[in-house]
Amino acid sequence: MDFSGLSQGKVVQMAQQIEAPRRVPLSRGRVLRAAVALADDAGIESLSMRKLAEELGVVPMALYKHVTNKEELLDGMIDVVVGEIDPPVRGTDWKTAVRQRILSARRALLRHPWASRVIESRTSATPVVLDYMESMIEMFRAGGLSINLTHHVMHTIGSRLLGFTQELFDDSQSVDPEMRVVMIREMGRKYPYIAEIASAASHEGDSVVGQGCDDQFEFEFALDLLLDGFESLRRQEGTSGHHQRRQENC
Amino acid sequence: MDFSGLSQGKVVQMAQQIEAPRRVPLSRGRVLRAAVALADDAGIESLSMRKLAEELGVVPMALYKHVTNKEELLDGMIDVVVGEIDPPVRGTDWKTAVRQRILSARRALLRHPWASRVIESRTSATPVVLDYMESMIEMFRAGGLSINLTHHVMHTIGSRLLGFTQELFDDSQSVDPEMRVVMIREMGRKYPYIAEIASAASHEGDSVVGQGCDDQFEFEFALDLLLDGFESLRRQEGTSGHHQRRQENC
DNA sequence: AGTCTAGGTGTACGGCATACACTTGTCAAG
DNA sequence: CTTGACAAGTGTATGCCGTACACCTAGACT
Repeated sequence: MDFSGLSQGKVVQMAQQIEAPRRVPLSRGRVLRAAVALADDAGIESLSMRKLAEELGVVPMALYKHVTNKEELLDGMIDVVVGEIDPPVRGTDWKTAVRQRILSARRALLRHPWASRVIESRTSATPVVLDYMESMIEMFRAGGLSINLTHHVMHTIGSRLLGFTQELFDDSQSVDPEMRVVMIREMGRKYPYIAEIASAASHEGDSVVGQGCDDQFEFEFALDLLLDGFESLRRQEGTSGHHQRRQENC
Repeated sequence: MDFSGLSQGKVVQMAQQIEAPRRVPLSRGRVLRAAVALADDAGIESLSMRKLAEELGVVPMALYKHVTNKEELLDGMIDVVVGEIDPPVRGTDWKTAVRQRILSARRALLRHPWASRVIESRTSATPVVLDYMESMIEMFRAGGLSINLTHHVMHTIGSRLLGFTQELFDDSQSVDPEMRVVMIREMGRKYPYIAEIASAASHEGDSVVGQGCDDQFEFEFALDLLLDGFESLRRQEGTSGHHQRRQENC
């Protein structure tokens, strides 16, 4: 063979690629996927930058060229998990579509048992999470639910079935209303449905002070929905046979 | 004054009590209360054994004479929070009683925002938490709900409204059924209602392998309850005025 | 050929939980 | 009054952790 046209460096690189291709370069994606795998295997509490680096055959500080710190690593890991949730199915009624999507989300969270806890510990949502919420809202709106009802519904399923933060708009805690309107309009470009709800919530705020929405009301909304459901099941229990598998769509 | 009857040590001690009474002895309760206060003020992520010790004017290792490790400290902190939940109100229908109790629990969790996350990270329940669940189950049973329905209901409110672990009986994961029955009977002495549900769940397990209960079923139970509720609210929306404050008991 | 830059390295620091060996304060029994 | 045992608090040390900072190195572009 004739290597005369290649620099010394190129030769070394080719040899490495053939006999020891271990210098696959790191990338944010590779780091995140490795982190998810490590958390799946060893548990989230034993995921450390050091262990992760070792897993990747690299020195700990190398990771910081791809994620700014561990918090951001966790955010990215959530994005990976949320990315595994199937897109909405088309061509059915909203209820079936929502049901299937939430079951898909559940499957993703079951595959990564650490995920729900990590999601809850995050303080602000990433674009990936916002995309997911946006498309979820879209399903309800397309199903004919009003803005207000959709808002309550998102709180109900959000904090209960997925653990998604209800504090979405609370970062505007000490921001004056004008600033708030601007932020919402800005957001509306990428997330029109979210913005729609946010802006509806910031009007109508008569009793509420400066807050985006009334958490207490949202909580009681979900609570009463459940209690009413329990009550009607209790009434059914007396009449039908007591093996009350539900008669649902599936 | 005549100190002749007192030893030198006693005199010193009295002087300390008068002019510098800072040697109030530690106790498990004092440690736990200080930990709760510190977590409330500084956030759970900045609660460390070192900071806690400093807060109490003591060296870190002193804490280990009162809690065996940090995990147990967190368990104890949960107990403090759960201990703040009001006992059930008597003399109303079950729905009102449950509603008030859950709202009381919510108030406790709002006072200690770190608590829900910590509760979810616990793997097994303390006696205090079991007591709380026991009394909760009692309310439903007294209200006329069947064992099965109560079971589903506890899962629904447990994992959604309080974050209480649904894995209660999963520590019996790799335990043979006989052992399981013994454990349940043992438990039944202190927690008859919990045991009742646990034993009902471990019979009827035809499709389920060795598991105490079918998590997937519990999840879908809650999901469908909510979706049905959403659907009926959507239908109402068309008819009544769109400011749908609910007509609830309160 | 020279410079720029992205990616990887090495060292170091302060904070963490906690093991282990120790002192000290308290009190009951001899 | 002494003793000695036991509970409570101390001091020191180990091995983890996240990450700041200075450095190197190889390829890309001028």
